[in-house]
Amino acid sequence: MNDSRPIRAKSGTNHEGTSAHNRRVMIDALRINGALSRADLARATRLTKQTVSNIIEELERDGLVSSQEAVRRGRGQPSTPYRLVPEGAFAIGLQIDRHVTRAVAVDLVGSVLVRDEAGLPPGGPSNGTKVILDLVAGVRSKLAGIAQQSEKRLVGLGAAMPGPFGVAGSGDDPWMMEAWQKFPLLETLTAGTGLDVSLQNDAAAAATAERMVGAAHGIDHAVCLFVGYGIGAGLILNGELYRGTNGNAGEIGMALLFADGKSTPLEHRASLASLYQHLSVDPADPGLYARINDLALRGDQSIGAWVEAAAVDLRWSIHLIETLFDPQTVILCGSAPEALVNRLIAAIGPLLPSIAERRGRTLPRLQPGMSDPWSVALGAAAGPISRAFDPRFAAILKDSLQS
Amino acid sequence: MNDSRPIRAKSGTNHEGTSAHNRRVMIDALRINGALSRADLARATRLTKQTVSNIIEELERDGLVSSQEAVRRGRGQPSTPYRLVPEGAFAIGLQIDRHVTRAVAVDLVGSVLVRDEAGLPPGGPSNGTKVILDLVAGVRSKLAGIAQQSEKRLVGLGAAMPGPFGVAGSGDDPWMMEAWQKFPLLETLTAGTGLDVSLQNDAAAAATAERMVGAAHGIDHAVCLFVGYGIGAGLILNGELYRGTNGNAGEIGMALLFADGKSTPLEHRASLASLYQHLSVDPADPGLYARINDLALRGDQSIGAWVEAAAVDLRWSIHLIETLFDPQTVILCGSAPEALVNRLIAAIGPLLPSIAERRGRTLPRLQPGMSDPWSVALGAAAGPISRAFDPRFAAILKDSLQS
DNA sequence: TCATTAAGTCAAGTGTCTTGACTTATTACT
DNA sequence: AGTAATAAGTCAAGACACTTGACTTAATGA
Repeated sequence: MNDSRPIRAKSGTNHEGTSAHNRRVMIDALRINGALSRADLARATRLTKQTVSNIIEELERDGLVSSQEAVRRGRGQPSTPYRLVPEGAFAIGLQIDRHVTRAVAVDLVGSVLVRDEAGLPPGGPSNGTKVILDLVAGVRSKLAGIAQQSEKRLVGLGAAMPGPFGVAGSGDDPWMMEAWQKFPLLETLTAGTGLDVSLQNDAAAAATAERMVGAAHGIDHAVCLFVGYGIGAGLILNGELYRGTNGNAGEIGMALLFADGKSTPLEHRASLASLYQHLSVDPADPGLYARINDLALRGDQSIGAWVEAAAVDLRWSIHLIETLFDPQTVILCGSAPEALVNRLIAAIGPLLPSIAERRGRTLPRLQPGMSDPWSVALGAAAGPISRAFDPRFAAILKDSLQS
Repeated sequence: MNDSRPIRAKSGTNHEGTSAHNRRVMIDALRINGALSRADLARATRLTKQTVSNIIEELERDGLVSSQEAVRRGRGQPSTPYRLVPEGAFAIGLQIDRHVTRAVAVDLVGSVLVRDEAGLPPGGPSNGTKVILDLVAGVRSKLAGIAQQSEKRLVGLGAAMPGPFGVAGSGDDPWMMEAWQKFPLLETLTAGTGLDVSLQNDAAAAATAERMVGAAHGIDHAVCLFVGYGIGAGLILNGELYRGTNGNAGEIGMALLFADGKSTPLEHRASLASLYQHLSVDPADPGLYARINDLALRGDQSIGAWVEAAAVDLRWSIHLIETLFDPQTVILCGSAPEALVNRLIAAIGPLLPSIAERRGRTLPRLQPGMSDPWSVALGAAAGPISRAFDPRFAAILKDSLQS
């Protein structure tokens, strides 16, 4: 009897799962609402005062929350608000881009404490690995210099790089970072740092950043359209980043557009890469960012044509995102100079009609997000923080409770 | 001090939540794997043998599972497999379509026990409500006739109708069921049946059906492209149906395509509605389904042109779905005649290149799903069953534990 | 001044999972 | 055959985290 095909089942849970969830819910409530008293927390989470007291006490002992001065709010005993302690946890974020790698250290509330970058030599991982590990080590030791306990409170290293992952590339496509894609990055970083390492694409990282400290803060359904060297969408669905089967969900830049009888991926038309090509400049030029920002600020003609063309495609992308994901809002972010993003946003409006047009909207259909060269690294760092502290289904299940 | 903005927080959980989750996990494991012993369940769910024993005992008392004959599997005491009891729960599904309404009664494992349909008179809800309530009542009493205890074990009424929901329609768009959209359907059905009523769009219902008894069974990331009068995508993400902010996620039929200088929604080009228009036939004709099937079987020329054109758009839709959702598989289903769906699938291939093309795939990129006029009603009925018995995050939280 | 209101604590109680020893039933080896 | 090994499943006590209800504390308002 060959009855040995593996049994598939979801994992069960127990007291630990309950407790882990409730701790995360507390932290999440404090993150969203700023500072809350135990009584407030009990009402908001539907737990009893006693339970909240116990958990808060424990979190305070762990250095994750601390009390503020008591506040008098009418009759009754004054309440003691609690807030997150920024120094309660740290994470390191690493962005691996085409010509540069950036690392940041952030704290529990998402403030960037240390940042550093290094040029990535050509040759892919064989030349770049050491640069990256040195960069991370540098940021890590600088963090240790300004925050005692940081090593003990480091929850992980989040890495971000352009996707898609694990796809058999066409080899001759210069838009893909072929060599890095094939490289066992997770294993190398784990071995090189001893940290808990995770990996996401840059659009997902941008979305993670927006959710922790940006326009998606406290929003459970948002899509971040990320315009960088390529284009991607970071998906916040049901309050969690959605990764898809292989971490490639949201790779809208790979969507083929048909025009003039030929098909072109979106990101060949509307990304920074296409702008660089349009301007015939070298993407590896370190002064490029400032120059583009300057051109955009001056309303330069050479950029104007690209902006107009890109806006058409981005307008359609937003329409498509609204149609397929039905989010509360779409956030336009990127690793593009801010002046350029502003021009893009201006050129994109008005949006196409879609199911997002409904009475009673509270959020705008399109909002600007971060367009800071460091936002991807920040989002990469936000990944481990989120994994460690945000409420999520997986955190309840027994197989996730070893940490 | 105006500190009274509402506090936002996720709900905590307690023992009840743990227990509810573990019960659901057991049922899910039995649904996916067929029949499992207590020891198997303990290993698969990572719970202890004792816990599994207690839960199984309770589920057996509740009539949801039952033991089968012991099986000898090598050394050791023989194991006693348990399976789901079909008669353990029932649900009623209701499809409201343009010219017809269908209702089915299903059991815990998704078998259709009763089915009935009725024509929907023009005039929208004012004329249709009574027809619908009578249809549901009829199915319900027929179910009571063949399954004792059915009333006690009825977990809800699931309704499905074309989306999108709550969108300010353009009034003159005959493709939207304006009147029904504005009608307080949930309230009317709840009042008229006394059941727990839920509502989803027809593509979501089709996906729910595929997940319970179809091609998405046991798959956690799948998208069902539903070709009916309109076109929609039902999204199974992380093992749950994703609804979006307003239940409109996946409304791909509303995606605008640009060609020949004008924009057209996808579903004006590739849905059954477009076929009916292409053939100049009356969609309300009751014999239409059979006639189309016949034409498709005969390889009729008039259908061939539409199939070729529609296949182009559907091929692109599948590409887009793969790109944005990164699912394990895409399932093509519909309320179209099977012969037509088969011709469509044949015409769609080969698929466009996408991130779904990767080594080590186990599932095909595109699979045929149900193309049965009753599949939407079945999916509608599967909704309440899934809500009541499938493991999901929301079922753990305190505010969902009143039932 | 004192009733009222609300925050927060105390201590016992409850529900659900866990632990470890034990029983039962079968196969495999001597 | 007889016995050791193996695996399923049970028993009873234990541990853990949330709940309950009474109590304490500290403010407001009449």
